[in-house]
Parts: sequence; C-alpha cells; structure tokens
Amino acid sequence: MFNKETEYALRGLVYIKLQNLKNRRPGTTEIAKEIEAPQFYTAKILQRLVRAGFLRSLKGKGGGFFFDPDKPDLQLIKLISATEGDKSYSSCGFGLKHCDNDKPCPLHEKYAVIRDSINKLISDETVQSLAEKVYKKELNLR
Amino acid sequence: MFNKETEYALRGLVYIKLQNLKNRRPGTTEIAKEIEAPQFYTAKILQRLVRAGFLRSLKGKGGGFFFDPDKPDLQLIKLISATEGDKSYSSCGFGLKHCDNDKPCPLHEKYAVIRDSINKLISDETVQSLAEKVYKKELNLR
DNA sequence: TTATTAAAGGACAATATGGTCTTTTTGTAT
DNA sequence: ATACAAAAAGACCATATTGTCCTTTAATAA
Repeated sequence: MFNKETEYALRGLVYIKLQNLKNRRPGTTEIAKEIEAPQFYTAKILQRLVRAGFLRSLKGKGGGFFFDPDKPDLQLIKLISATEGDKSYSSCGFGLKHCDNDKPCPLHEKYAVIRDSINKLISDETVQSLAEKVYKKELNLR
Repeated sequence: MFNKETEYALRGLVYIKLQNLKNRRPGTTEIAKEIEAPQFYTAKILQRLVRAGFLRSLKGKGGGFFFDPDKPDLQLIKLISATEGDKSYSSCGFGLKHCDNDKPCPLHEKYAVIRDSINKLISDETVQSLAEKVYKKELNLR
C-alpha cells in the first residue's frame, strides 16, 4: 500500500497524537521503539514533517513532538501527498499517461471505483481520527 | 498502484496477446514502442516472464513472443505475485506485521474492504480478458 | 552560567528499482 | 551450409529508497 516512509510517518504521528491525548510529548527514541521503526530514520522523517508544518517539536529537557491544538486535523491524503507525491492515487492503474472515461485503459472501469474508495478513505481519515480509535478501542501500533 | 516492472509486464503481455489474436508474434522492439516502455528493459522483463513460464518465445526470423493456446488464462494476481511478491495485496495498510479482525490496526476496518476489492479485481481479470477488451472496444495501450 | 537533554542537520552507506548496452545463442530462411 | 534475425544472457550504470551515524543547535533545569 504505502512505502516505508509513509508507514513510519503515519504510525509515528498517530503515536504522538495518542501520547498528546495523555498530555505527553514523546521523543524519537520512544516513538521509534513503540512503532517498531528504525530510530534514526524515524527521527529524520519526523524532522521533515515538522519542517512541512504538520507538527511541532521542542528541543531540550522535557522536549519532544506534539500537535498544535489550534490546527485542523491532518488528513491522511495530505500526509501521503507530502511523502509520496500527489499522483499516488490519481493515476492510471495500467500506467497510461492519459486515461479517463473517454479514452480508458482496459482496467479503468473497475479500477476507477477502487481508486475512488481509496481516495475517500484517505480524505475521511485523519491522524487524529486514527489516534482516537487507538485510544478508545485500545488498538496496537506494532 | 503497480511498480514500473509490473506495468511494463502487464501492458507488454496484453499487447502480445492482442497481436496473437491477429495471428502475429511481436518482438521486443515493436512491443516496447507500442506500449511506450524502455526497449531493453522491456526485453529483460519479457525474458523473465518467459523463464517464469507465463509465455513462450521463438528466436530467429519470424520469431517473437506468444502465448501457449493450451495454457489457462493468466490472472493478474499471478503476474503481480511474480513481479512484486506475494504480500503486495495481503498485508496491513498500516504496516503492522500482525493485523486482523481480532487485533486490528486503526485502518483495518475500512482498508480490508478495499484490499478485498483489489484482490477480486486482480483475480477476476486476466491478461487475456484485458486483451479482449482492447480488441473489442479498440482501447489504447499507451 | 553550566551541564544535560533532545531535536536539527548533514554526511554517508546499503539495497532495491529502473534502465542501457554488448555479446552470445538459437532458430529460420535461403 | 550460410547468412541473418531475434531472443537470451549478463555486465554495467543511474536513481530512489531506506537506513545509520556523527556533529551542531537550542531549550531546560540545576
């Protein structure tokens, strides 16, 4: 489905939000361990996400990562666009540059339906909505 | 959706089958041109597919690629398993090693539905069924 | 103001993917 | 038998992805 960077970003952000709900600001070591991802790679990815403005961080003692409570929820599609690029779930399943209802590839009719449902999923769900589910249903992140 | 190798394999095979329907056996140069793929890379991919037993080839004058008429149709899922590995559309969208109805990730409920429909699509459709669509509806492969 | 803590930054390495080119082998037609 | 055509094989290169580690910067607590 997603590439590694997106996976780690997604799991990491959900973990951060989950801890934020408990008034904690986790750091890279803890996050990486809890989501079972490579520590330094996770740190680098989180760095990028901070630079992209998706979340905030604090250095030094008591520092760590946290979401700005004033910001709107982060749709998965925004995250995925940042890590994998825009065209991930907008392009042709057959690999054609131009493929639409008028000039479809042989997969178009059936694949378009699936692509739409993927886009609905990643537009509807947010990092926060997933964290809520984990919190309420005590789901696991690893 | 798919990686480049799978895309070229898929388009290439459909083109070959389409030509076979017209009693032709296309070669690598023609195939690569018609599906707009890199020539030598396409040749290498077709080589692998022949070795994997998905289609046959003939060297020398009048040679080229063709499907064994006695073989059953090639499901896309078989092709994709060969080019991308088994777990492409069987694993967790969140990246968890263990994720099922009992111990789900926060995406599971919605993603499982999508994953099932992808698996249905690539099990139902075959290289031959796609070639038929292209033939009957005069669709394009590039 | 100093020590400590933790993120930021950046260099570097390993692996996978995507792609090119040349040589060898094999089949066909003449 | 020979020339030719086309796939097979394999060496090689480019780029992207994934991952590690070391140094620097900034914040906090003592």
